[in-house]
Amino acid sequence: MKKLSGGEVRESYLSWFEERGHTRYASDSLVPSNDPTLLFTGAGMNQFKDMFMGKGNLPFSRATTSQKCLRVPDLENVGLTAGHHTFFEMLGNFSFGDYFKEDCIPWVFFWFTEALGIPQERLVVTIFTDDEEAFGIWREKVGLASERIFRFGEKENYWPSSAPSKGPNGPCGPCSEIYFDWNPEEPLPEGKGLESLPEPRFVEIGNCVFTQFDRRDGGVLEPLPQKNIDVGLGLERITAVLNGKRSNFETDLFTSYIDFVSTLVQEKTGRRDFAYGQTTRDDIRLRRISDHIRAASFLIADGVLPSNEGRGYVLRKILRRACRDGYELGLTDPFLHGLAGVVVEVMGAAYPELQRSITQIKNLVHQEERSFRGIYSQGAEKLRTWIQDLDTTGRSSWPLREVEERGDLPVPPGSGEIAFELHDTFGFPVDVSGVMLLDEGYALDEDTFKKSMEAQRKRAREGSEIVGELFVEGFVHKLKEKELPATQFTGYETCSGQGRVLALGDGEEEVERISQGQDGSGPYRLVTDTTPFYAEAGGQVGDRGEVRGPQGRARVLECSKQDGYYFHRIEPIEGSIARDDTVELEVDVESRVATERNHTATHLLHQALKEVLGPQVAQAGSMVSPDRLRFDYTQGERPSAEDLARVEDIVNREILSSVPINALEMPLEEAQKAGFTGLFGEKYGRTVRTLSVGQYSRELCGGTHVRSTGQIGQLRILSDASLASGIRRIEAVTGLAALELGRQDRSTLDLLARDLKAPREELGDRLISLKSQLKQAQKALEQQRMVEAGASLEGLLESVKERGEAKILAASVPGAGNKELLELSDRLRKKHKSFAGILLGEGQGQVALVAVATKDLVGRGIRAGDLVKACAGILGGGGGGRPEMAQGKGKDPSKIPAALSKAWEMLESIGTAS
RNA sequence: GGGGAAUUAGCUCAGCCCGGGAGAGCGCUACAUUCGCAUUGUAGAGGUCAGGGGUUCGAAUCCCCUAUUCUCCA
Repeated sequence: MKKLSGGEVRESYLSWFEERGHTRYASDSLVPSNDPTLLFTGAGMNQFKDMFMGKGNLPFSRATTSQKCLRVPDLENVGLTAGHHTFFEMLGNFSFGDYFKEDCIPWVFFWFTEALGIPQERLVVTIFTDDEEAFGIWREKVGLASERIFRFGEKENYWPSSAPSKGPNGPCGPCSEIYFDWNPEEPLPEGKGLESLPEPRFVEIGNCVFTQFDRRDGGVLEPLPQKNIDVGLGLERITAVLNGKRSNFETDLFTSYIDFVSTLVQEKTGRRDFAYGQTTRDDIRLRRISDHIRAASFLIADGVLPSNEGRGYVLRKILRRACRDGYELGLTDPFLHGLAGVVVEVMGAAYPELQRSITQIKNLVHQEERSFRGIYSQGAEKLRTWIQDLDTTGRSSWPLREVEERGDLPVPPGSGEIAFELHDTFGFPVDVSGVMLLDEGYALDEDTFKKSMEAQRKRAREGSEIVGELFVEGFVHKLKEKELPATQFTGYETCSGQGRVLALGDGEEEVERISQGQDGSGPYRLVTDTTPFYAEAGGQVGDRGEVRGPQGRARVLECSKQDGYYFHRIEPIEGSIARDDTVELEVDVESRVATERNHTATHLLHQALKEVLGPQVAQAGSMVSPDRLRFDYTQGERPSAEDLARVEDIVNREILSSVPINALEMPLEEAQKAGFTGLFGEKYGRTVRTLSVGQYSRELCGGTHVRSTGQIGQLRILSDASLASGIRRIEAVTGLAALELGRQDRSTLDLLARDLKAPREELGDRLISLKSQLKQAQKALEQQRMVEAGASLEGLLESVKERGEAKILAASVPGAGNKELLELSDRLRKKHKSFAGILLGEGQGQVALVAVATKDLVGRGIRAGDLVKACAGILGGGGGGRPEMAQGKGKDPSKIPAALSKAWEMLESIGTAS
């Protein structure tokens, strides 16, 4: 057996099949380019789907690839086993109606034995039960002993698994797998009664799929006219075999990452002897980090950005798990971006896209890691105190168990709720909560957690339901039943025109006529055969305007479309409009043009943002109305004020150079080739509408636009805000709205300048100096009050009466407010060991009350709160507080003498009480 | 689109449940210790408790609105 590195195995394979007439083809992106049904590319054959179906147009019938693959369902197992990965490489050779089993089997097998030098005695193969053809080839052409050929059922040896009995319909076929035997000295197992080969002795290193049938209903297998070969081999496993390692993670494909992290742990934690292979727990972490950093780097290289949904969410989750593992190893500073550099070193030669986006990878990883560390330590702290409280309250206390015994760990009440709260509020991953609980010997209440999640989903669903839309659905259905033609849109060329009324709606019902002043549940809707009204789409709001018929007219408030029908929401203003009327439709030109300004400006803004912030900026949504435009884009960090100013400048420069705008319809493929950007493949049909602003911006767009950028006038950015992590929103205005904004700013400034009596340029300085003057004045006032309070203190001391040890006082302090009284009471209390008293401060038609009592006197029945309540009652107010200290307020200063005598009465009761 | 959370000194945060004199640590300034520095000690400066409204005699604290930031669900 040769000793080969992972890279050498990959190269050996690809050139082996190149020599056998295969075209070496680049790996497909991890993000399937033409298949929106898939989250990620998970197998080598995905990019050749069309070829297998006979619909492809690649100029070859044999291909070999090393395909990047990502499998999310395996995420939980990564690190716990020798062979689970999220990201892995799949070597593959494919035949599209070219060669079949008789060539495929020996080529693959002899690659193992000849190119890699794996002895035949270390290999066994499996075939589908009755695939005698395959058996014959293994026996005769390869010369494998029949006890090395195992026959398994459709679950193990059919693709898709169990296809004949369970489906799905479509191309399928038997497969034949090749296994490596780690214990060749032991006797081979008996084939009879065996359902699969025992692990871990046997490891699957190759799977040849023979796509030869088309499954029909009822499990009927029709032979395909074109038979295909789809072979997949896991590079990591084969490398493990050649490296002589039982775990994929111990091969040269992974050691660089493990070494990098181990060294870092040694440096950062001072654990000089730290290394892989010491403790299971740390090994799992090292393996997980190694796997995840590969997945994350490749995902970013393929254009995935961390976000809160879909692919971006998977990326985020993977990065966060890796980050946490590092944290637990003692790496408290971000380190993953450094590790991402290692990925590029190790894999960059085979996958040049890594080298191209190395900066982007490092930046995003770094950013994501930093933001997560903040969240993580916060969440961990919260959970930690929660767990500690569990034990100390004594209400629930469980014995600590070993992590290995997952069996029946105690489930603390409320663990599901706290995990959900942490997850929902701080984005603290629930699996991390689970692991932290596990570390302390508890289990997470997963049912409650899931219930909380479900409740959250329900809330979101209910909240997002739009009220009026149900009607349109039913209405559309009726129009379709009548087979009415779809509305023809003329609004690209014109803003007015004639149309025939096809249908009218009044709330729930379809009606013959809509009249001014009629009672109806509304909203009224009108559908015509032709219309210049733009219907809301692509973020651009629908047009407003007017519709005039022979018997009346109506205002058009908004226009939307569904299944090709344009629905004008109308409000009759005169007479009535009936079905089959021929009507004049007139769009409100002013608001249409204002909208167009904003729409074209949005395209400019998009491009300018890319220019200033980087190519990673992608549109995440937009809203274009006559008043303003909103543009959501992907970007992690807040753009600086300078960046935004530059964006504004760039857009305005394009506006000033008055570039013409061209809208063209062309086939989708042509648009792609010409470099137009947009959401290909989803909403768009075969022909697409392209929009180019000079040479500057090229996008797919169905909206309406000005004819030249000069018509926009100017663009002013109003705000830039964060919508969600990784997504920001810019709001801006153009044209007359921008002018109006400038005017408002000016009038505000004028007002300030007039009022502060300072020229505009000095307003800032003026404000600062005024603020500091104000502060000084306030401080002086306070000091003055304290001085006055000090002066009155002496007078107060003279009024203090004695009742044994206790000193008591009830007095009024003219002009004193709450604060001064507090200060005075405090001093009085400090001066006398045992003191109770109340002070009334008169000022501004109000009376402030503060009472204090030292602890010993509280014990003797004097409560500050009672004093205040009694006096404030007399004074027409209220108050309260603690026994030692209380305050309140009264409204009638003339009652002060009465309040004081009541207070004395209460205070003097001390003497009688003792 | 629908929820949740956070916003308190230059920084990191406590205080909020249960309303009653705005706190801690770090940093800053001064002084002392020292030949000097590190250090240590002492003292001090620094806050419209995000903003607005409400409840209350009294709000950082309870309620409502707004803004900003984070986060989950769709």
